[in-house]
Amino acid sequence: MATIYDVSVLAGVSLATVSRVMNNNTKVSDKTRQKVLDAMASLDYRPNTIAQSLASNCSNSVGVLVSQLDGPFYGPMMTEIETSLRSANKHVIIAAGHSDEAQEKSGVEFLMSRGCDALILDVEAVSDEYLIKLYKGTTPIVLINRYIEAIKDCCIYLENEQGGYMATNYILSLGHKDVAYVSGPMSKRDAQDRLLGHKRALAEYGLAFDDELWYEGNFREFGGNDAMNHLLTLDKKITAVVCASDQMASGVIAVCLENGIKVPDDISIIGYDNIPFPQYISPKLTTVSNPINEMGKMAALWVLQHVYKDTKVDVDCAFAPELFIRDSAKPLTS
Amino acid sequence: MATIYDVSVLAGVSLATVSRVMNNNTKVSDKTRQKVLDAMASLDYRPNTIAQSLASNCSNSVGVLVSQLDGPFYGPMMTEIETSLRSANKHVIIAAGHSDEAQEKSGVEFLMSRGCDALILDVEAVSDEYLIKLYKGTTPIVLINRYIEAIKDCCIYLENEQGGYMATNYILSLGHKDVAYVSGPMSKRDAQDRLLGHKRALAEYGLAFDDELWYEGNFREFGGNDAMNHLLTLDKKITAVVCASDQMASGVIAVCLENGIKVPDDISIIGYDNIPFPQYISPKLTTVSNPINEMGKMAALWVLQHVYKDTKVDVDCAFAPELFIRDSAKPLTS
DNA sequence: CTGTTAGCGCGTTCAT
DNA sequence: ATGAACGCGCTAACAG
Repeated sequence: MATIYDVSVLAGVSLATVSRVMNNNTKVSDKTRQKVLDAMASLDYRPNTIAQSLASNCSNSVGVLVSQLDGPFYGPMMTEIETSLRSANKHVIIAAGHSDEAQEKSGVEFLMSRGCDALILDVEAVSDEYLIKLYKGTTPIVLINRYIEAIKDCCIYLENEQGGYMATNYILSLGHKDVAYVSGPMSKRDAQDRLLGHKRALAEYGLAFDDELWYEGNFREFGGNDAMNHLLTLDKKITAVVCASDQMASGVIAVCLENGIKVPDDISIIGYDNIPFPQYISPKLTTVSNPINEMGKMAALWVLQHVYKDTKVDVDCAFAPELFIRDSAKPLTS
Repeated sequence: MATIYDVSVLAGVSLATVSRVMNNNTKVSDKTRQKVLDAMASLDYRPNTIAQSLASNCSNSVGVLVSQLDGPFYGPMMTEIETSLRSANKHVIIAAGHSDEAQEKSGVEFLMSRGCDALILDVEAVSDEYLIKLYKGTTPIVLINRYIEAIKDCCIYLENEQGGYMATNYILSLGHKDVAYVSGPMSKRDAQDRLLGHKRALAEYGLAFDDELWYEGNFREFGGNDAMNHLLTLDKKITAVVCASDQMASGVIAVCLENGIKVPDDISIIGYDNIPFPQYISPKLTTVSNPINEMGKMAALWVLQHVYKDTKVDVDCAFAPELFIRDSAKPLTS
């Protein structure tokens, strides 16, 4: 592999000049620049990024830590991050935290040990204090899907309470009054906020929140299965169920269909997240969007702007959910 | 950040000795080793991986190029790769090729420019020749989901023909004789092979392959929608449809349900891939597995073994599909 | 505008 | 078993 030295010899210039044309910081005369470029071409020269990193103290890499690499969320997010960053010639190193505190911390340690210039974190098990401390360290961090007042300028998050409100508000506007709620695990902030929004909508319609009609799920499909099976054992009238995730909504629908309950004729269902899959099955799921891909892109822009001074784009931190009306919920007719 | 030099001073030894205890290649007396360890601890020393890379000419990073980071496949694969590699203290750099030749090549270039010690590639647009040439280069590569005779020792693939055979064979064993086939795009080898298997099963049962009952889809949900809508316009008897992907099968089922066709009572459906989602909706999808996660893990082991000499695990290259009988297909009753 | 000269932090001979 | 010295490929002052 040709080095910068080989190029300098062939071009008849110094190492520094070659370096200059690569980074075009300083002015170089067109003539010498061309000589260097020619030399590079004929040697098929590729800069050694590792040597560049060592010398410049900048690795051009950003670490991304997510709870899981699979599932319907992180894929779209990673796609946007990778695209945005690569077009700026930065590379992304990935790590998974598996929603476990120790693993999330070890993931952060790992990425920092790799000399990442910045970290994009989607973590849920570590404490606010831990993140605040991290924030004060030397490696810049961006938080996705998490809002911490003290360090809000590095937080990119969805207005979950508002989304929760929108979903339930829509259902209530359809005339439903007996609505069950399948939440995520209350240990997660997202789940708490969505539930808060649900309650707010209920209150606006003068409806009481019925504890019995609330099932704490796990955001996953089988959590939805369990939820609906449980709801069915109750001897209560239920005309709609609001779910805190599309995956759970799908699980709920599956149990309904298996029990001969038609969706949306007999019962209305609404989800949350707007993941791709439930848009293509029957009935098409009505839901509220979680623009995780856009948040990923924003995180990448944040890094480009704050760390690499590469762009002057405005970064927005708060994302608003949006209602997607499809076929799984309809007006109450009785 | 403390450097190896600081440690050597505090421990009262030379740089070389500190380096030795880090890499414990050569023998170091227990006494000095302990001094060094203590010094490291009290300085909270972390080796600079970039400097290590430059000096050792080994970046401890492996590049992974997939067609897309989202979708139901690559997540599980990435999870396994990341887990296996990180436990060996290697990091993974990701890139997406978007099933486009130019983008796949630029992805490979990008990863190589990052000094990756090896590349794990899941590419479909580049030619065999390109890959063979890459194989002969200095950076080791592993191919996932692709079989090229000339370089088969670095190929990790699924026996797609066999899977196609299994799916159709199962359907035929249920007594179906009028079966439609929704394939992937014929430009992809996977799609071709699965179709071949389908035809073999047909032949074994003495059934002719009917061109009219074959729809070339795109592996995606809406491809399944289109397929079933098309099949419905035909005035042909169809008691079962075999799909080359679970996503398409889901799209097919959706259209059936929307048209009042019951699955599996009126029509049997079988998918391919065994992705998570269709396992939780109604009816639960019968399918053939595509152990993409295991293939990812195997690719990681391959790299560990061939590139880092880290393990003595046997690496298997050919993966066999497996039939998962669930609820979307049942015996023909008429 | 261009060349010289130090490092960046660490691995690795080669002596001792 | 340990230390001195060089080099990995490149960037960044500092001169000129």
